[in-house]
Amino acid sequence: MSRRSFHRAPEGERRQELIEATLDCISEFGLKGATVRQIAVRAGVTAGLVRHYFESKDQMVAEAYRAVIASLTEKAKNVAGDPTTRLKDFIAINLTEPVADSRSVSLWAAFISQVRVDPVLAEIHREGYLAFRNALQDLLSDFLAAKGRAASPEECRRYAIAINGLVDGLWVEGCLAGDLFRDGELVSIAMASVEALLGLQIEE
Amino acid sequence: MSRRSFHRAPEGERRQELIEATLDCISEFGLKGATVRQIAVRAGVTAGLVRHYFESKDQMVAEAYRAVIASLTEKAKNVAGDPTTRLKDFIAINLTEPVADSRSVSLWAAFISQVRVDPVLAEIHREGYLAFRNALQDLLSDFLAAKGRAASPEECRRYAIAINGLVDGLWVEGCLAGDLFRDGELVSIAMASVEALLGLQIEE
DNA sequence: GAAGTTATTATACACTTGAATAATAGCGGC
DNA sequence: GCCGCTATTATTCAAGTGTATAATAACTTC
Repeated sequence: MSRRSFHRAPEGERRQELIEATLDCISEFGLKGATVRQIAVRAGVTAGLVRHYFESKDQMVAEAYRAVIASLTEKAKNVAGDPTTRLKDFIAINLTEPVADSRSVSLWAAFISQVRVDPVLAEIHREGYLAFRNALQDLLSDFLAAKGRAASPEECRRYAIAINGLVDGLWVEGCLAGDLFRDGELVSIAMASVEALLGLQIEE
Repeated sequence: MSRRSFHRAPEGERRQELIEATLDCISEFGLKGATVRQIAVRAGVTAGLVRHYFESKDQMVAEAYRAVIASLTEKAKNVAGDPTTRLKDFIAINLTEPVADSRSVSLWAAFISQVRVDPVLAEIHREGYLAFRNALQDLLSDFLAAKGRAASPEECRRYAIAINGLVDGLWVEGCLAGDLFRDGELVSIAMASVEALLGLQIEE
């Protein structure tokens, strides 16, 4: 009986593959379907390898969550250009693929549902949420200033909470039932809504 | 060795208890922590009984999801009074306890994360979502008419999507990190936002 | 090309899972 | 008070779980 042949993955690469495989499994089979064995199959390795890279399955899952948060916030934080463009892009990016797709929301929900159970995930979540909202708050602050309507931090905070809620809510709706909306409809609704909320035009 | 004593529950009651126990377990331990045995302990019965009331654990979980959706939409749909009061209450109810609490959002997220996996849950979700949004759309339609600003169904639809997103998003934020907000802050932000979105006053 | 290192596989283990089965305790009708 | 029905318990089962351990194949270094 001969062993399976294999190749040694370059530094750090296998770790990344395992995390990616974990996310694939969670989104396809749910948290409880993401077993060590299933994840290993997806990553093209055997189950034992997981424990060579991670102290436990739980730790691997926690790192996978970090990766999700990072991918959700990264694109949104990397907007560039003048304040108006940045705000516009922020909204559009969050409501179109690849940020807005059913895989993302499945992952997000799977982890959210564990926030109450697992303090480690709760901490990761909290950090991610605040980072996201603060990024939005800065964006709004710049935008309002550029439009000549300087707003107090308190005002910006309230706007950020509202717009964050709006964008998150539409994101979930779109991800879960994209077929209920026409192409670009969510973005268009979001733009119009933000304009109404701020009382300022975003699009010219 | 003697058997445990027990009492036969009245018609239908045990079923309800099992569903409630299922939800308790899901919110406390997550979907994968909600095992048949754990649920039975919570309900104060033995594990075997589950299969006497439900064809499978999956079926029980699906019925539990129906119960969640029902409890989330029921309160929101039962608003009464003039259109303005109803809209105001709809917003307030969804952003204060008992609708807005961490247990609710944990349950919601646990099921949402399975929507992609389980077609049965997907169908239940879709029905619930549409019912909720349609209720809101009717509310808005009445409200706009009462304010003398009759709107086309298309307009109402866009408003309903936006406000539904806003309320859902704030609901999630509030449930997950209620301590980040002052008392009543979310409701106040939501009211102000809806007023801005519609360009009409809700509160006098 | 031989030796040493370690990433990877293979196998085993103790435990949990959902489900099936058989025994029995509570309860209504007579 | 006994009988029959069935809700409930107790026990068992096969499959699946995360983890531990030992063997080994691939790569590095010299």
